[in-house]
Amino acid sequence: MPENAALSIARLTRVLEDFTRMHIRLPAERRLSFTTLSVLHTLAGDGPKRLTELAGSEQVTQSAITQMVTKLEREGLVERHPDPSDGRAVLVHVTAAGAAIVDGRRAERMARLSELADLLTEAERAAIAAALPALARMVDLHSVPGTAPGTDPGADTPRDSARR
Amino acid sequence: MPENAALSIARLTRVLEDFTRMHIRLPAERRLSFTTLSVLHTLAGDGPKRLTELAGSEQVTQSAITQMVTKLEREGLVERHPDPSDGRAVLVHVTAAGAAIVDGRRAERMARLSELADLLTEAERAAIAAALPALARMVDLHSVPGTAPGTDPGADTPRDSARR
DNA sequence: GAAACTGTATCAGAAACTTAATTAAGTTAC
DNA sequence: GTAACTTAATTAAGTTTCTGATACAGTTTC
Repeated sequence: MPENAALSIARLTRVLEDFTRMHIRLPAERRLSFTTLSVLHTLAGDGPKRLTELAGSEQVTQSAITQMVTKLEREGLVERHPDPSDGRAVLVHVTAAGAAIVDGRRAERMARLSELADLLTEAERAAIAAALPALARMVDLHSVPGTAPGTDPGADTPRDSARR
Repeated sequence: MPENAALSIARLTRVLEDFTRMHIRLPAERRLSFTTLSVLHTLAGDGPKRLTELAGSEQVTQSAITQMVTKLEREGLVERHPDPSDGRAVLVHVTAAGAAIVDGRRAERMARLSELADLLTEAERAAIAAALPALARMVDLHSVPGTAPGTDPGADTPRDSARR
């Protein structure tokens, strides 16, 4: 294969659309809504966050996060702690039980993806392995636009109250 | 890089988790729910489908699909046509307006992914390009498990009434 | 052609979200 | 230092989208 093969954005977009829709349905356990699981994932991965931060990254209203965190707290999956640096704010921490849910779903995905990877050829597995660092970097560039030079600073604004 | 590098499933899973959560929030237009958009995407990509087929692939109840299709029909995004081969069934077709929504969101994703891809090195873009066929094949293997030999036949059952 | 099965629709209620209004803590201006 | 403003979180009320149960028409089986 040519080393500087042009990357077709159209093809990338299509493949990722399909892959995303498959990936998101992989775990069987679905007692929690998509947004709720995403919050747990964020907290487990990035550590404690304020409600406003969560509202921004999940693209729902602050009110929705408050209600969700209240529910998660009742279920013992997160805890509210005061923010020592700001008396108005609250820091949401994931509990061990909450982290266990994230890990459990990850294990399910790993099991299914492992089955699928077994069906690929060795060359295909190698190609995916070689692409992972670049895919991870795209995620980084998206979430921290200031890191890279020449990035559009306005593209990431947590947008105004999406109604659905 | 070694041509037969082992593919780390753990790393693949992590990268895809992060990528999925980024990708799903890319388009700005969010007048429609996630499930609704997924249905439009399926219809635009695979052609007309029965309500039960949609319920299976989207992992919501048939009741939810009926209500969603009724709403989409009122908005002119899909149409119901009788299934000539079965008097009980209904075939849901996407309209031009519905397809335009799918295309519009795809265009948004392409624009943003294109920006991100521009920030990568040529080698990174080449690595992603080289992995796309393999990623697409994983999606195929997932949705049509009978195609490949040795696949667990029970793994894909549209599961029992996911409650959230 | 009666019984069992399948595909869709309808209805009540639950869950998850929105907007708007409220409380409380921090910041700025004078 | 107090008044006016901003920011963080909550609460209340209403909307949308889902589940679960049921009904009913069309199909298959015998």
